[in-house]
Amino acid sequence: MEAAKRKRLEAAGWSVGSAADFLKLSPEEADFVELKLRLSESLKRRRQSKKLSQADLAKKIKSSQSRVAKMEAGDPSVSLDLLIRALLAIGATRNDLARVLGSRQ
Amino acid sequence: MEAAKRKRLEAAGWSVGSAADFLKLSPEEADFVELKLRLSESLKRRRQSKKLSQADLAKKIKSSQSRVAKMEAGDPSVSLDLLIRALLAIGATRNDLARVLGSRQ
DNA sequence: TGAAATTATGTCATTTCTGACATATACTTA
DNA sequence: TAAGTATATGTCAGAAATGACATAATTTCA
Repeated sequence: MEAAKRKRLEAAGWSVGSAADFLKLSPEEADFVELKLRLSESLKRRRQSKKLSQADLAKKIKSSQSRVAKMEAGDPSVSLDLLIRALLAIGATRNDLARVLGSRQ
Repeated sequence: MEAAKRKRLEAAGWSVGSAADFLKLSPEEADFVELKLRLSESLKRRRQSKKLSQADLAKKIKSSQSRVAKMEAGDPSVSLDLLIRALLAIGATRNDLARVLGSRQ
């Protein structure tokens, strides 16, 4: 309930700084959280741009709507494995993933 | 026992083609396996270039020598999460990871 | 408005991953 | 050669992630 909590606070107008500031994360932990956040945001954008509902995507990757919701929310119960499998399933390439992880915008 | 098996066969001189050919993987599955393979190879290179033993790295990431060996062997029991955490722990940046995933080369 | 569709949240049994351990196999190098 | 160091492989109990479900909250749109 770490990154997700932050997101909820932000949504509620709290406007927290970085995840690393908010929680007290080591640089590596912060990078890891940042990574997951980027992937989850990318997943949401890609799904929406394809006009798929969470349920549609869930079916495609043999998961459930609730888990897709958690993926997109950056829920800590979701692994990188699942996020990346989902991204690949909706057409992202390895290069797309590289772009998401890298720091240029 | 997928990618690891292939690696063992290759090491034994079987010289198999791509993982996708060998097993019958969907493109997404093949990408996923490729991803893990790249990360595990990168981990091994980085560890060696730092002159760390597997036991040293294990200690640093609070794991065990046997698990590090499995990470580097591309063992299917190892998650992307663990691979990436390990890479971040020995100093890889998000950009480094992006380079590993991307297709240049 | 309100009903339908979509998304969010909580829970839980099952599956999968994990560190740890034992032990085998490979390297070094004396 | 042997002894020491490093790496590989197999196993397992405990931990973490998973899909599925119920249901709440939100959005969409006629």
